[in-house]
Amino acid sequence: MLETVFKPKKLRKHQYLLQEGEVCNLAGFIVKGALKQYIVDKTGKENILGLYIENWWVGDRESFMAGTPSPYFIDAFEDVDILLVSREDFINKLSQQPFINEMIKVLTEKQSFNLLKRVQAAQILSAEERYEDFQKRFPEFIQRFPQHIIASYLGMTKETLSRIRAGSGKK
Amino acid sequence: MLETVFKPKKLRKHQYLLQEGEVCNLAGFIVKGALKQYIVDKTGKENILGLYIENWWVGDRESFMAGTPSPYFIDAFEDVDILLVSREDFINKLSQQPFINEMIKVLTEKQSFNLLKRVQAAQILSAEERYEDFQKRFPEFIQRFPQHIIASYLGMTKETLSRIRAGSGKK
DNA sequence: CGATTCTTTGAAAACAGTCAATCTGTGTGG
DNA sequence: CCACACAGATTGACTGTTTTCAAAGAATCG
Repeated sequence: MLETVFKPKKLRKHQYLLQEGEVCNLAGFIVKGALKQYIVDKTGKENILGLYIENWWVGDRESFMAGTPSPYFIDAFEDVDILLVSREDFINKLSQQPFINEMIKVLTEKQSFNLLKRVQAAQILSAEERYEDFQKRFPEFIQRFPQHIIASYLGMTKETLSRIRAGSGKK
Repeated sequence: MLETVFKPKKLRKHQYLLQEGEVCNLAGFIVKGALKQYIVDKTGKENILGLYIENWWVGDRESFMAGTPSPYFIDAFEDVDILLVSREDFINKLSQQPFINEMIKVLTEKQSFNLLKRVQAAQILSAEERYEDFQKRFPEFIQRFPQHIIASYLGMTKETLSRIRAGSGKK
């Protein structure tokens, strides 16, 4: 039954899973690879809101659930193997499976806790402290994503992050 | 059955629902009143992470679910009528009720969307824009909470918010 | 290679924070 | 009813972190 719900798909680097203005009709479980979620502001700058790797769900949950147009872009940052699920199958089939439902709940909560920690970090930590905290909590992301992407995710410019890294070596 | 699960309680202004270091063993549905959630940083300053009013759940969900000590304080900002649920009842009874479970899911998602919007706001909006956005999305909060609380929630100082309000009148 | 993409560095400017003083309103107790 | 305390809001001068703009230096990929 699960094999009829999950449609395997490959995305090549730079391919979009979702574009601004579209409704997110498909959500996915990442088997391999990495994606980034971002919003483009009036000046055309990408602002990274989410970074996703193996064993995470990806998609705009609000758009997926409500069927409303999404303000976000989501694209493959590396080649990606992903298992896609349609809204109908998600609601009618997956949510019915106790085991899967529980797993979704746990992952959703985890994501929610991370969001609260980001709000907190944005509020009480300096740029340098945010980077140190990120390093501790997500060391694998440091290897995997270039600095300017991480800088944007942390709410600072790439120049600031570069200077932080240059400084933290000395002293 | 629900009446055995929900324990009505009154909190007076300034009374704590949760203090830093405690495990959040009770979550609550707010019938009347308002609460604030905050973290105290090394300098002793309160940083507001959440504001809650009628028809919201309140509690540290991570601590409540995992049984780990919470870093947050939650206290009554006005006198509060609240329906409290223990972790055991929440898991064993409430989560079993399809209707309640669905409602919890919807509220949890709503909260999660709001968190993402806050991360986004912190990243791409100026202090002034954040306040304008907040005004639009939560007009009732403006009436209800004093400025310095809202300023902290928005990640700025009370002085900055005061100056924003002074400036937005002219022009 | 040649061309993106990513990172670093410098100097100037802007935004928001800090510190400190004053002003306002509200309620409480004498 | 007044006086006082207390919480909240405002204002000014100064400081500092972070951004912006610009240029140039690495690194990576086809």
